[in-house]
Amino acid sequence: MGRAPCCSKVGLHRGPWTPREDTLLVKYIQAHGEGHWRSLPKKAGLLRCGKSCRLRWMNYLRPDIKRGNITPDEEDLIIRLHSLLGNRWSLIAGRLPGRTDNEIKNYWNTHLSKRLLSQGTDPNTHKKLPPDNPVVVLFPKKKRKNKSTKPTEQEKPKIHLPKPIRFTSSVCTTKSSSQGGENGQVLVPWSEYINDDENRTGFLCYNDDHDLINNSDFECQSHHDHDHDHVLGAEGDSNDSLEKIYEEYLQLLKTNEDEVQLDSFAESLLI
DNA sequence: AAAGAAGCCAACCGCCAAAAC
DNA sequence: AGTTTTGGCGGTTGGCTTCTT
Repeated sequence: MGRAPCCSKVGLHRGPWTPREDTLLVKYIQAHGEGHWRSLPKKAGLLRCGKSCRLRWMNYLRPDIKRGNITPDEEDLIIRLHSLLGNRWSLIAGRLPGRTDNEIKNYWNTHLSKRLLSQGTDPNTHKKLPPDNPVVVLFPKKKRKNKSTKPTEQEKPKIHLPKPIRFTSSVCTTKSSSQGGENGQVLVPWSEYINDDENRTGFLCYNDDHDLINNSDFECQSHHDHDHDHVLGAEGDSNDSLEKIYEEYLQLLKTNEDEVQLDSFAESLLI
């Protein structure tokens, strides 16, 4: 007997999340906290699988998520951590405050692995590829959608996509404007999603198509979460944390050729 | 300007380990 | 102690966007 599905898939909404669904999920989690994902959708009034709710929250709606381009420092750290940890994205993400495992995995697959290859480094082993016998990694041609199997508009109605966009420093840099950001962005105070007694500040930033742009300005100041300030804090903390790990690693590289030390460093990251 | 290819990334899937019963 | 449930993870898919021809 196989394992029962996490939820009945019948009649459940799939695909991109709508702003309304986001709001329902955020409000529910604010009121009741994370967890109990199986029962959450029903209680929150969502026609979604619990897993889907968890994923949406973890990868997108959590107030501590940092949106924006991966910095060169972060790139470097990802590469170094990957050489130590392999494809353990959640562990790597745990060392990059505000970044999600999904984001790092995507970034690795779309940017970093290809860059390493172009530099003559095997992205799996992080060893130099022999110049006379390079490993030819063929990125399989992406399967294009078979247009004949594409669902019709009737089968799959177009859903508004609350897709975040990468932003530059010129975009949405302020949280002092409660009326709106530049270029028609709308900043929705976090307090509209949650109760005031949560003591959080910041905004969900939607553009004029209601696309969520950035929620990195949230400052989670919930009194329950002081222990997690290093994770939930402002960007300065993130950079400190990044530098700390990076310096620690560099120290080991400089002062110790002994691989055991490096191994134990890697193991310390697993804790 | 249009069509096709390639890139990007949110969301889904299936598996596994730990927790709960 | 064995079974079921749940949460979490990594791999993969596929829809949308951007680039190239």
